[in-house]
Amino acid sequence: MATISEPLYRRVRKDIVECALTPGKSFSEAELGRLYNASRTPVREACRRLEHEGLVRIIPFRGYSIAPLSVAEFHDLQEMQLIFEPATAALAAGRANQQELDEMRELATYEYNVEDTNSYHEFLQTNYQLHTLIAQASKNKRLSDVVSNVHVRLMRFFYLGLSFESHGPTLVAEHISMVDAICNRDAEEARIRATDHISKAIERSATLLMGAIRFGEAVFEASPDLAAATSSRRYIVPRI
Amino acid sequence: MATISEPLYRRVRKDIVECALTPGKSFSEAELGRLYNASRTPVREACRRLEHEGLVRIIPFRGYSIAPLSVAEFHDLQEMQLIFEPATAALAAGRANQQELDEMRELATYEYNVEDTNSYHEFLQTNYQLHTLIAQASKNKRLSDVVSNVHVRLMRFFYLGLSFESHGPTLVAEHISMVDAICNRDAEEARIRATDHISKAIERSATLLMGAIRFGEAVFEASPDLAAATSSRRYIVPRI
DNA sequence: TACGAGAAATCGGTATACCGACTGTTGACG
DNA sequence: CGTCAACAGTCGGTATACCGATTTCTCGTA
Repeated sequence: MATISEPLYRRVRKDIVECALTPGKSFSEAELGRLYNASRTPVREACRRLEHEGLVRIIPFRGYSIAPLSVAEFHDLQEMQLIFEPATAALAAGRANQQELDEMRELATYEYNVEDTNSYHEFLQTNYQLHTLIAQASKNKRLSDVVSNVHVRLMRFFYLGLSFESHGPTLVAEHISMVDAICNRDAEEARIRATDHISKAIERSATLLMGAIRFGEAVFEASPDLAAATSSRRYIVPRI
Repeated sequence: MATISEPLYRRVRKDIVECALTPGKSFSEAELGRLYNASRTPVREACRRLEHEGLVRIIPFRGYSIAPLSVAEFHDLQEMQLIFEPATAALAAGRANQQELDEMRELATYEYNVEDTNSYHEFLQTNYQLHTLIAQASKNKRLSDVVSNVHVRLMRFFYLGLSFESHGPTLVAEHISMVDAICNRDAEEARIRATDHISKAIERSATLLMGAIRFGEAVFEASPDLAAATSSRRYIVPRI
C-alpha cells in the first residue's frame, strides 16, 4: 500500500473515536493537512469517508467539524444496537465456525481494571472486537459493516467515560453468557441474551447520561436532531 | 446549490439503480467524466460516495466497476430487511405523526399494471418511498439512513425484473395491512405484519431467483463473497 | 515456439493553482 | 447612531498537471 489517503483516514478516525479530536470542533482542510502532514486531496477524501460514517460533519462551501456528540445520536445508536445485536447473535449461533467461536470466548473473558484508564480503553477495544466478530460470524457482510459502524460511533461516547464505568465483572458475565449460547448453537437463547445484554447496557448508561449532559455542555450539542425530527414539514420522500 | 459533484452523484446513482449502467461493467474516471460532462475531481467524489453505498466497486490503482449483482448480496440485503423492517414498523407505530400516516396510506394504495414497464418502475419508486417513509417515521435518523440504503441496493435487482412480477394486488394488500397497524398505533401488530410482508417477499423472489441466475450469467457474479466468507483464516478483528 | 525482461501505455493518487461561495468588516449615507 | 452595501478575506469546489503503480505489449533469447 502506498496511498496517503488510507492511513490518514485510519489515523483521523482513531483520533476522533478516542476523542483526541474534540467533538464539535470545526476545522479546515488545510488545518487538518498541517496536523497530519498531508495535502488537501487525501484530506478531503478522508473527510468525505468519515462524513459518511457519521464522524465528521461537512457544511458545503463552509468547512468541516468533528461530528458533535448528542443525546439524540446516543439514543439512536443504542436503539439500533437493540435491533441489530440480537439478530446478529442469533445468526452467528447458526453460522459461526470453530475459529470464530474460539476467538469469541477469548474476547469475552477480557476483564478490565476500573481504576486504570489504559485498561478501560483496552477493554473498549476488546468489546468492539467481540461485537464485531459476532456480527462477522453472521456471514452477512453488509449487516456486519453496519453493526461495526454503529459500534465505532458509540465508542466515542465510551471514550468520554460515558458508560461502562465500574461495571467490569457484570459486563464480562453478560458477554460470556451470550457467547455460551452462540457456542451451543442456540439461536433463540443467543437472541434473548443479546437483548438482555444491550438492554442492561442502555439502562446503565441512562443514569450516567444525566451527569454527563451537564459536564458535557461543551461537548454535547443542543440536540438539533430533535428539532429537525419534530418540525412539521410535509413528508415527501424523494425518489431515486 | 452550485456544485457539480452532488447532481452528478444523483444522476449516476439513479442510472446504477435503474441498471442503465450495467452491473459489473468496469470503467475509468475519465470515461465516466465524458459520459456525464464532468472533470475527474467531482467524478472521483461521486464514485467514492457510491462505493460506500455499495453501488460502485473500487480496485485501488486499477479502476472502477459498477457493483456486480450477486445472489449473496441479494440474500444479505433481504436478511437485513427481515431484521430492520419489523423494527422500524414497530417504532413508526409509536412515533409517526399525522402527516406521515396520511402519506403512508397514500403510498400504500398505489397499484401497478403488470404489463406496463413504466407502471412497474413507478411502483418500484412508490414502494421505495413507502418503506423509507416508515423508516423515517421511526424518528431514528441513523436507522432510517441504513434502511434507505438497503432499499436502494435492492432496487437494482427489482429493476432487472427479479421480483414483484405479477404480484401487484398481493403486495398492495400487504402494504395496506402493515400501514393499518401503524395507523392504529399497534406496534406489535405492525411488527408482525412487516415480518409477514418481508417473509413473503423473500419467498416470492426465491422462485424467481432460479430463473434469473441462468439468464443473468452476464450480470450476476460467481459469488466471491461466499469464497471469502468460508476461507479458513484466523478471525482477528482489527481495532480502531 | 515459449518465456521472460523491459519498455510503453493506462489510469488512479496526489499536489496545486484557480475560481467562486460565504462571512465578516468597514465605511458611507440616511 | 443605525443600516446597508461594497469589499476583502477565508475556505471549499473544481480543473489539471504530474507522479507512480500496475498491466500489457513487444522483442530478444533459449
